[in-house]
Amino acid sequence: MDEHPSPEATTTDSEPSRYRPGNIEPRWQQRWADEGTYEIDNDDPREAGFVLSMYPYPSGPAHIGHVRNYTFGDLLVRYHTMQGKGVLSPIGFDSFGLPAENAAIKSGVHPRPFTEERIAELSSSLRRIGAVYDLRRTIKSHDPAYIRWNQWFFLKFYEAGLAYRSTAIVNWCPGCHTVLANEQVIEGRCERSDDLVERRDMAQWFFKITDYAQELLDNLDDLDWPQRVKLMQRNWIGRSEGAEFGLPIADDTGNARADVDPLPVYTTRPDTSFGMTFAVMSPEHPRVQELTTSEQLEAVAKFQAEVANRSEIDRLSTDGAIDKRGVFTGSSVVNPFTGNTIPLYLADYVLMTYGTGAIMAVPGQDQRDWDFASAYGLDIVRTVQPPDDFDGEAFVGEGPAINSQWLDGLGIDEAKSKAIEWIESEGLGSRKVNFRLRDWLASRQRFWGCPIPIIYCDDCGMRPAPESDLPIVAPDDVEFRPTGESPLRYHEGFLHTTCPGCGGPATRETDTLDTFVDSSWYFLRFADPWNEDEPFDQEAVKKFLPVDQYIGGIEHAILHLMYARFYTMALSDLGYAPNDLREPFKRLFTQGMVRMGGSKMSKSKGNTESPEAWVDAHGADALRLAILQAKPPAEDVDWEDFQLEGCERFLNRVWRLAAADPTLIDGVRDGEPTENDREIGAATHRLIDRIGGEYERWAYNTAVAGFMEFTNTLYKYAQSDDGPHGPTLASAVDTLLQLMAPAVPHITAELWSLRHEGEHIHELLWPEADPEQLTVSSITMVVQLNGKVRDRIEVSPDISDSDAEAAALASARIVSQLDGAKPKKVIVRAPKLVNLVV
RNA sequence: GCCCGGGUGGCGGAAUGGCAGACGCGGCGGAUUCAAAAUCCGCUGUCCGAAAGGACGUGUGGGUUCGACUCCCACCCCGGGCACCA
Repeated sequence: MDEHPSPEATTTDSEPSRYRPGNIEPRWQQRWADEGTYEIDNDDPREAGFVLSMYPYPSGPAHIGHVRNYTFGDLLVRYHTMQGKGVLSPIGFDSFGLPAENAAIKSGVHPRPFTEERIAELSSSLRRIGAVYDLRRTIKSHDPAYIRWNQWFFLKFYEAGLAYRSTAIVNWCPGCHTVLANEQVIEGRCERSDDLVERRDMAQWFFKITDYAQELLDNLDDLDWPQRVKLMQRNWIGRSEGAEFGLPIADDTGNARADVDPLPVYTTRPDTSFGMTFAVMSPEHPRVQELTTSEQLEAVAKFQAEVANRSEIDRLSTDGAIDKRGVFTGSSVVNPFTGNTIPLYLADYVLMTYGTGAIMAVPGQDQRDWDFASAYGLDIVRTVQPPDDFDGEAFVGEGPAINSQWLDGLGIDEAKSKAIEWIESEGLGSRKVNFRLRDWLASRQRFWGCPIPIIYCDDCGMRPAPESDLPIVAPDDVEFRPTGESPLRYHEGFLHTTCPGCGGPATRETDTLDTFVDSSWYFLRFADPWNEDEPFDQEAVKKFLPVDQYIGGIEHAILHLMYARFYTMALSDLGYAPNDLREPFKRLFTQGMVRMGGSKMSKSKGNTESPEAWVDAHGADALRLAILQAKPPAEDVDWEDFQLEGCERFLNRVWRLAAADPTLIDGVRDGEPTENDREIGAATHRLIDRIGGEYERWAYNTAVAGFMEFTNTLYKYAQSDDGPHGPTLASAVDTLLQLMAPAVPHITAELWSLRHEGEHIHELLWPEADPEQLTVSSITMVVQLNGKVRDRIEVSPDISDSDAEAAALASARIVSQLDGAKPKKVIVRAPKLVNLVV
């Protein structure tokens, strides 16, 4: 089963001074597994840590993107372990999902064995790159033990009103009779059948993430996350403050009708209400029929049908002609501020999912409204005075209110408050906070997912499945239709059940949960994956959570990370997670993607690169090092840019140095260290100081440069005329190996065991830099003339400003360039720089 | 389109308002070798110059500053996300 050579076969190497990763790596991987080096028990006495890389979708052998992700994670696990912590390092598999289902439809093979095979392949890849996990804790989201608690949480959310059923627009393929993922819609057509995709309203399950909008927003401030991710989440939540108020419907004479409810609109700019010259409803608005006049019925129906087939991205785009993107309803409403009658339109860019689904349009202060007004010949009234030099159209900047009666002259903020006070005092509406965030549509019309534990009874209606039924697992004896329809809908054994209320015949929900549900709490289960009585024990969660370092791709910046945060808050409120655990991930690192030829790698593009061939031929350590060296981890990288050969060459250099290759090190010196030896010693301590800092701030590429520079220094030292000082060289090399151990674990473990028999480098503590050794006696001070470097002077690090200035003015090169002139100004930044301005 | 990033030698990158190009790749030269590979040593932004040295140079155009790859404004190009890929 295991193709790796046995340890006995490789320990006796006739040429111990050759670096042979093919022998070394499997042996150490076996040892870490056998000894459980990175297995952490819940009663581990060390300070607990939790380093987690986002669990992968198992797509087969690791691709280079996986390898990059898990290399970063592994480095941190090993680094923090060397700092004396008991670091929880689990792995799992996000094993439900569309690709396995698509493969099943194509091949007829059930997704379960297909997925299990992919998991085995990926697991093997991860082991072979030297990534270490506590494999006893492995979680697979399609595992019935996980499904059970996933469904149990769904029921708890349902009981608490956090899960509910409503309708939503989905992509419907009329040919396949199935719902399509956005990804399956190619230019408006089904990728399977090429039918024109319809957008259809269907019953769906939702999670009430909007209940947590404010906390999701507020907590961001205190998270140690990349600023850009926090910014994207803030914008996604999209909190806005404004007012919601009703526009009375006008009768034929232009007066407000008392017998019909006003049309509520939401605005963030109530201060501009005097400039409202028309109003717009979303084409899906429930009152469209009611508010369309008979003459306009046909045009409105036509428009609604057109919009129904447009994606939201299209609808929100400000590209293209606007004159075809709206239609007049024939009705009018009253602007309550001016008393004027204004026309009521429909427009595609107004969405039913935001605000009230209807807006007041103020072309003077909103460019899209301006464009619309221009296209349809509607009035434009400015209500904010633009500056004199303003030559644009709609003005969104700051300025005094104009054309606004009792608001005239006020600034935006003041005018807003006063307008809202008036709206409230007139009983038209009130101040309102709105969020762009929508509830989470969590049901999928698919087979390969976690079934939603709900039962429908003709008599009792919708009923939660009894807890004793859990887990409800998708059946194995199913037939996949080429159309992509979920087989659950036709599987009699799955579909038919008895009603938990009346005991009569009933049917099961055939929708499954979004795979983001699976990934919204797996990190909690890692703390206590063996628990059969509850999803996890609170004490176990308290020991390890929140995750100290979460690592994953930037593509998850919004959805997964938002859903996982919501789940943690909800579970905390429901009492299943500790009540003070509000945020799951204390620190987040989002790595860039690995691209091939400049574009995102994906199976559909066929441009994935398998790193296995490289590992086979040259070893995992060189690959890991190349990944670390290539780029800052946060940035995207092209596979073509990895410098695998250079890294392999470097590891060979380290090997020759540490294995004391006699062609490199021709004997060492004993006795007292010389000045030069002491400088090597100091450089060693500077390296400790440097690498620790670089690991902490994810500067792995410069850490690798540090290893290389230091190795170059030691090569010169080893080949110097008077030869290296034995103890100094030994200490320098040992330190280098320790610092490199988290990055390239196999070669460093092997070399360390060669140099220190019986010792395991990964069980050593991280070296500490001696502060005394970090002080320097002189530093290079730059002397500039008008900001251009003209000289460099060696000075004491604690030189005073005046001495620095004097030294600069005394420089021969400065004296000749100044040619007797006096500097007008002298900028001194002792001891680094003096700038003379003439 | 909207939200978020990024643009530095032949290439990947370094430099968190203070020496632009660390380190690596590639290239060139030397040592070693019968020869080659491997290895070791050195040089390598562009232009002018024999050299010393000088000028130019971080996507484009402006600005702030004694000083800008770094901060601000506008634009161009590339990448991620946009709620059913994960």
